[in-house]
Amino acid sequence: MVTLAEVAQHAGVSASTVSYVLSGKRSISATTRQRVEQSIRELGYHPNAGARALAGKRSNIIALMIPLRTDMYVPVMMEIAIAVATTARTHGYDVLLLTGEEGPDAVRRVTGSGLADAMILMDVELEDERLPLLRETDQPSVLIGLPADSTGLTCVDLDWSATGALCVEHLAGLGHRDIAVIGEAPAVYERHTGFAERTLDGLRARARRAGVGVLHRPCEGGYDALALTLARIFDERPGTTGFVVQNESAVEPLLALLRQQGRAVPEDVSVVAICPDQVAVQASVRLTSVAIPAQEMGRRAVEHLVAKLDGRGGDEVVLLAPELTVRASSGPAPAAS
Amino acid sequence: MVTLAEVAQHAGVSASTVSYVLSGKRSISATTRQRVEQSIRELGYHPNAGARALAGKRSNIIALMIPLRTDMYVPVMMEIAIAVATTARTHGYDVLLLTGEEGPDAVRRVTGSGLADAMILMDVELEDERLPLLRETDQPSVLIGLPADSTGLTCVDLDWSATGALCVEHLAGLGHRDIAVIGEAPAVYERHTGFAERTLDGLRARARRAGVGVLHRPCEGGYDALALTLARIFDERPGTTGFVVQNESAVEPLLALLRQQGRAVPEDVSVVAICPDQVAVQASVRLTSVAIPAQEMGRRAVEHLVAKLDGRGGDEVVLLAPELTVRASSGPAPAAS
DNA sequence: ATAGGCTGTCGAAGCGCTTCGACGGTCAGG
DNA sequence: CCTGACCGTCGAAGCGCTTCGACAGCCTAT
Repeated sequence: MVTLAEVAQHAGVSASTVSYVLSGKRSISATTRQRVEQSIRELGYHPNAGARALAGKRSNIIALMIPLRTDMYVPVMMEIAIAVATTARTHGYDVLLLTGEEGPDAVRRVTGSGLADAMILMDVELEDERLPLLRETDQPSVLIGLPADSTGLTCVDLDWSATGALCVEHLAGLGHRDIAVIGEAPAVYERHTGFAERTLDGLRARARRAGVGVLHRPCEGGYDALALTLARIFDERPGTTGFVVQNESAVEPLLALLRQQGRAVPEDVSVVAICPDQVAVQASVRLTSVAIPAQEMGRRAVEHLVAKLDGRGGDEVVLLAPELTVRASSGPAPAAS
Repeated sequence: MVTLAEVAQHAGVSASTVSYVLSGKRSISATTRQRVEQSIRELGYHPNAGARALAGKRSNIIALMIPLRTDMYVPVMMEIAIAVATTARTHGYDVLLLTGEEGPDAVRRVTGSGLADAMILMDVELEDERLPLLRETDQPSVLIGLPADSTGLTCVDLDWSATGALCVEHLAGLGHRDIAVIGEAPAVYERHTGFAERTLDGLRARARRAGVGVLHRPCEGGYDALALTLARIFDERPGTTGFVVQNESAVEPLLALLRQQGRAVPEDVSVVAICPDQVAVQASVRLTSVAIPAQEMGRRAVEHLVAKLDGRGGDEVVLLAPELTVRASSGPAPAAS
């Protein structure tokens, strides 16, 4: 293990000089700098993270808390996580992965131990139990998601309410009067997960204004669960011609079942999905969808966090505007039969 | 920020005593221990991670390197990652998330800086460029995946070769003579990813012994790509009655297309998938499948790593035996037409 | 009664780095 | 030619922890 002192000796300067070359916090003559840099390269020096954290009071680590719930659409989480890690690196930070296992204690542990300089929380519930802890610590943090009360917090999220509204708007604009919403698994709503409830709110509010009916049904993924749900929906509202799906593992089953029942998409029934573009494009019918900008969310979260760490920027709620892409799964409502 | 010294003062003992209470490396009288523990609780003390790493020469962090390739089936990666993080916590370790972005340099950086005590590498290629670095460092590591040459390395992986063999065996046992393999995206093979090539090897070897024909076709996910691939397969081998699918995003399209072509599963065509059980169960036909034990892999990797960190156990290759579950997608080959 | 061995505790020395104040040296302005 | 300002570099002091050796007190075996 090569140390600063060894580099200093090799370059014939003092340790502090090497440190200043590394940090750039004092001016160093070009010749000295080059000599030091040369030594660093020759010796293959890497500053010791622990020592650096101890002396500098910064670990250059960002904690990322991902719950381990299996009822969420995992690829989106993963995409966010990767974006966070990648973006963090470009700012000189590493990412520590925290699962939900530990719960709120993880927040205490991380802030208390100086393990990380800041945190990013995912899968935020409306009344998240981690929030009080976050507010009372002075460690910067960013939520990916929007809790009920966001005062004193920085949040980055897709504007789910607008997303819901957008879906209804699209369908209503095409003349659909009865819309069914296939939602996430019931557990997601029971937890009061922000995005799920907000989507629903946005959806309902817009539907009321447009005078269209909305029937919401949570649904586990998979064919069997969806078959049941779908049957109930048509039972209760036989005139349903529009679907909004916010559950990736229900998308394909829905299309298959509709097909099987002889309901053509988009001639008889229109479907709008809320999912990553990749899913929308790869489905058996190219889906009209509102994209979930996972990468963007991860990137923005890190950038806000870094800004806070640098003393720039304060609390703020950033809601990304949803974008609906029209593809082959939605069209004019059929003439009333 | 509460320090060790403050706890010591509050408890009326020396700093070293507190340290020994925490580490248990020397015996401490019950009364002193309790007094110290009480103080720790009252003050809400958390040891400073940086100081600990510096003095103790261990960061209690495990680095997890996940590539950011998008052509892989992400949920499996995620499941492994979560399992790694969770298991690591039970052993007192945190997990640092490294993406592929940095490439092999990340290995150097992490080992050089003492940021982590050990690493776990995922998505290992047969001739992985990170391996030489791993071998020359004395930092413990575990691969999730199996490279071409595993000498001096510890690897945990599903026995992909046996997995391939098992699939063929099952189909051959049912009388299928012509088997098509729908594989991962071409890029996966071009990279010489271990699991993909090994599966193929196992599959082909077993097929040769059983005297059945195998046609392998890499395939991007999604309907369009699969439609093309499938057409070519039946074109080339009209007698194909068995499919092995190792590409989650091809599973549903395959079932849909077969249905559409009037080929019944499992009456006319049998399908065996290599995928997580959840995918197999949620598909439109309950799939006969070989499970990918993602959690198990993550858990085992961490446990081996911890053993190495504790000075127990050395290099070893752990191959998990594949298990095939028969469900509704495979059956006897149709009588030759 | 005494030597020897435990047990439980303490003080001090560092781990490798950052950062502050100090200090020669150079250069411009008076 | 001298003063002051500034630039580039150095030494030393810590950051909070672990760990080693020391040692006081006690118990047991002689």
